Amino acid sequence: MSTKPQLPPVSRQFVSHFGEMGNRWGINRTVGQIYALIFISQRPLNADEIAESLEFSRSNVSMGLKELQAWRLVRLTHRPGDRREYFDSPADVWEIFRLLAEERRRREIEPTLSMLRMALLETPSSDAERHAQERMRQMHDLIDRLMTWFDDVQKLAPETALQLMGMGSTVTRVLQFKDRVAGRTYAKTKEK
Amino acid sequence: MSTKPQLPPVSRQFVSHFGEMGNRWGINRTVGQIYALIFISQRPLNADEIAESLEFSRSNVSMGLKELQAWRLVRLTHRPGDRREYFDSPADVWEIFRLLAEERRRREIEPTLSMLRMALLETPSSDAERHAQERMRQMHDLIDRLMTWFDDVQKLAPETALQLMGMGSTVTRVLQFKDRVAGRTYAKTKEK
DNA sequence: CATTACTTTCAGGAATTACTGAAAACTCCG
DNA sequence: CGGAGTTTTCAGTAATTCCTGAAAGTAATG
Repeated sequence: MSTKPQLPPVSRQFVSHFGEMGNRWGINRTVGQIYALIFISQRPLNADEIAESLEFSRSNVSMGLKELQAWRLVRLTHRPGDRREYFDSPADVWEIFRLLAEERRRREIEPTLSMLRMALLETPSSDAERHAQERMRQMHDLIDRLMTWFDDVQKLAPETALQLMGMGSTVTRVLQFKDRVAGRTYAKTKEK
Repeated sequence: MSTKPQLPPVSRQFVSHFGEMGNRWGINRTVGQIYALIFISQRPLNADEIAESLEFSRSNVSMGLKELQAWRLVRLTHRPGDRREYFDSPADVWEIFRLLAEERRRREIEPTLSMLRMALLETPSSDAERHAQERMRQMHDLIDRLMTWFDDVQKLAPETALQLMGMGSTVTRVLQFKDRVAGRTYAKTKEK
């Protein structure tokens, strides 16, 4: 039956792992697999190639690609003299991470923040409500801060950002020192 | 029929928003709502109170709480002279964020990293496979870096961490300057 | 403008996941 | 031990999501 030149086992495993992961991230399994396949491919792939490799129906692949395009994780290209659409993934992994974060932010974080802001405008009519609002405010502020910070990092050149990450431990040490002299210790940070 | 002192509208909206979000994050809708309810509550709640507020079956609440405990997002407490179990959420939002990140890491990131490490040990038997491995290596390295960095930040006292976030823009500016003198510009970072 | 080569849409069946009520399992007391 | 008060389990059903094949859509080509 199947004398096709199927994926090598290592790639196969990678692809199916991402299927699983997609599942846990609210992205569906087949979309995850399609992306993984495109990600590791040396050259752009067309829908038929994907359908054949993964043994999905052609229409399923079409829907998956549509979704990946909506996430901007996949780019559409053409080859001269070929009518079919080919898809590939940005080459730079940091860029991919950035795209993913940005999209998630747009779809999930922003709506959450604006819901929280709305809620904070209401006048509380009981003690319980007042407390609920205070909790929402705390959550709002944390998310807002994380986002502002992430915005800043996002604007950096990829290698600069990674460098900032690399500084993590250095900056951390400086701030820990400040904590220490301020007499404000926390957790076991200093001990081990 | 329902003359219950239901949730105030603001809380109701918060809860149902988190139901939606839970959905997109692979956590199920009811679990999200249960957590949201506990999060904004002034005092620990027991399972019956939750079931009544959200109009879920008692057993559904029980399963939801079990899951939240597995995520360590919810703590079990008791009140003197009351056999029932009460649940509440850590008060510090940064701590909650940390817990969430840690758990997600344990469940998703670590397995992914070890899958990638396995894959990288295989000897490639074709050019395509060699390329696939190279991509996996890039992904592995990015994730690994992000995690090392996050480890560092995680060890900080909450307010120190937030301070580090606050520094974002400062550190960023320094590094941008370095980029600039190195003649290595990127995106529109400097212009606007 | 008909044909060919492709892509997308969509109704409905298949698979999966969520939820419930009933029953079992604890656990604390007397 | 017996039973009241509570939580958990689980088999079955309800709801949702996924996937497919068939049909319709689109666009380049002769």
